Amino acid sequence: MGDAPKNGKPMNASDDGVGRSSRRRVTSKDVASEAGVSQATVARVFSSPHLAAPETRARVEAAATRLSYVPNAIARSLKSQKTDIVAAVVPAQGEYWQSMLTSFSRRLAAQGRQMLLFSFAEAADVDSALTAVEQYRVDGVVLASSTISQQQLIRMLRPGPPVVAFNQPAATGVLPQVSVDNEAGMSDLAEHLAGLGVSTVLYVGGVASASTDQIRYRGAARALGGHGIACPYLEAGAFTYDAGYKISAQLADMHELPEALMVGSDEVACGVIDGLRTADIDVPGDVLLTGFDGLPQSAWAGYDLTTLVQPIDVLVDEVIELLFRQDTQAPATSVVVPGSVRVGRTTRRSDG
Amino acid sequence: MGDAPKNGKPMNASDDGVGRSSRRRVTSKDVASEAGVSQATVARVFSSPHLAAPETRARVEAAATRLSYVPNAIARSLKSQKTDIVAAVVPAQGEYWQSMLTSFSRRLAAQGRQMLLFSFAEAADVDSALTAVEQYRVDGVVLASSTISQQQLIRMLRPGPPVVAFNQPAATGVLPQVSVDNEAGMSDLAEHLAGLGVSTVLYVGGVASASTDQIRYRGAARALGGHGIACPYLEAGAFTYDAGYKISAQLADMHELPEALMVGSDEVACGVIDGLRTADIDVPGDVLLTGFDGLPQSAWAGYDLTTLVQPIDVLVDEVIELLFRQDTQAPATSVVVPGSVRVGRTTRRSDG
DNA sequence: TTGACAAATGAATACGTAGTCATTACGGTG
DNA sequence: CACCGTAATGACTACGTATTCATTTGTCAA
Repeated sequence: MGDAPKNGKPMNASDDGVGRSSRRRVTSKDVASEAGVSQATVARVFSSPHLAAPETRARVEAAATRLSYVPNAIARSLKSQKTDIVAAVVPAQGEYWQSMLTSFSRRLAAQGRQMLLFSFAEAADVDSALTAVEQYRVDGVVLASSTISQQQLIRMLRPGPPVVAFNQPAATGVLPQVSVDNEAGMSDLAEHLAGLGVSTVLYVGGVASASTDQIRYRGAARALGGHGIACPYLEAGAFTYDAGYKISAQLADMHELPEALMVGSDEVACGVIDGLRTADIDVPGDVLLTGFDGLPQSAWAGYDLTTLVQPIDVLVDEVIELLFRQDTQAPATSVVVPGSVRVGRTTRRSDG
Repeated sequence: MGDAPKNGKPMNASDDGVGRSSRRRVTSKDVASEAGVSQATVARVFSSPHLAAPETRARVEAAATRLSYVPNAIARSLKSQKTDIVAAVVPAQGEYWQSMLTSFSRRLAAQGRQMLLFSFAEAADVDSALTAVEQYRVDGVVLASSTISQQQLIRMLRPGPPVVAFNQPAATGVLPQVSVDNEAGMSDLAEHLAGLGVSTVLYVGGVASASTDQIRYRGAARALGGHGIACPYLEAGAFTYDAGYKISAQLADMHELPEALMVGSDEVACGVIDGLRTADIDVPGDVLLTGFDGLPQSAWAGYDLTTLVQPIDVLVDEVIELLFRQDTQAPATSVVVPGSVRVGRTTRRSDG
């Protein structure tokens, strides 16, 4: 696509104008009369150029450029019953969702699709978001959150655009769903700890009712159990830095600290580390620690977590694949993608 | 797009009305015949209920519920020439933009508007985003980035939806623009340092060509100059943690460290702190430090920056106000909102 | 020369809604 | 009773595009 010519004709009042002053948007009909063809031909040039004669196409394109014609995607959507828009319903807070959002948005743009964003802070917002989603006749919907209710999931089953849940194992069997292998990931981290000779571990979860939290804990408990290591569960109350920071007070008050902490998410883990350090407990000096997610911050030198890195781009690709695959056969496929352990400073015995 | 979907399915008259298994979406016409009124009346019930008789309204609403009718926003947009959609063009990376995005999305949702998201990593992506923006006939556009070129700004001046630039002082005079008071903010931080008796300062900028960077530096230089303090400039190269981390090596190599560092953004500041600490230089023990933006991470206990907190919600409100104000008089208004200094540990003389 | 056939194009229509206009019914006023 | 204003509603059309269908033109084989 070439650049527009430098404002060749300022169409001012003396324009042959069909009456009204200039404000009206240029339509394909305008281009048609400018090029001396019919509206249908203009539409063809823009939607299926191979059906137009090369010479005609050139004339139409020239006329379009001259008038600064921009096709109206709304009208096209109405006619073609496709909007090329995908809706994303995403929690307002949380580093993890942000990076997922960015990746998703870029991938869609590469396909010529747009992304309608709905971020919500409370469950009530989800309902209003879903209402809007239905109205806009989007081509697909991505539901990302660990706290969307089963009822809200079911609502999406009504005839409408394809829906895929993101990292929401609770949706398995109800909606198509894509997530990292939470259980295996946490299990891998546990094996890593066991390999270091750790014999006492405490698991710090985010929200006990969240399905991801439950599955991750299960992964830790099973793997550690295989080594004869117990793994009590402690709930921070939220998947946030502050929750981790606060819960660390309870850890600092324990008569005996475990050798290692397995934390359910990187953001919580950062809070735990800072909280412990405030209480003069060093990580990894006094206690080892693992996270989960692979956030950018987890790699910051101040933390340098041992964590499970989620391959966000891969997850996003799977979501898109699921949304737009032709075969609509299996209605509730579940795709699980493996993550990878990144070993950081928080599980290296202090070397000083 | 050469596929030929099996169209022309003769709609059998026997399936009219309550035919449940039909895949076709329910339209206002369907509701009309179900309720025994005209399509116009159905439209009225949904768009201006006060024009319908209460009894009629009830009957229509009942019919709509029975058929699971959902108004088609695409068709409405085509007719009413309003989409209730606002486009946001935002950099893919950077904590700051993410929080702005979240705030913006929620505020729009509260107004019954939706948000079309375009995140970009490179300038080329901006162009394609703007192309899509034009096609979708959105009601407004927000341009957020410190690195959008002047040419791209000018492109938005063509007749179309209102456009507002976010935190992009370079756009002043070209586009309506909203930003925090960068100069006064950095000046306030400088005064804070001067009040602590600091006499040598180094400014660490992100990208020297970014207008925000230039203005912030000017604020620091002027305020410090008023106290007879020089303020050399050092460029990190990007507004990222990594850039800050890397540039800190140069700082560590200086024969004589300044008493204080003024860093152009919180994210860079976190990198600088971690880098210095790696080199065994303590903040604030060996050098004081200030940031800018007020990111969540800047308040984390591991950093606890003295920084300028941007009132994001206020900025977002101003943007929306500017987008949808009736009076289209002043075409290139510039709104500047003051920030507030938050004093953290990084400018407290070590007390231990 | 003629028929067959493909390529190129225009006229007409449908997508689903909101608004304009005309029509009806009704209650109050002279 | 005649008159008028208001409320409520239906018929109709426009929004801008993509697509079907019919028509025209040009090409090639018989």
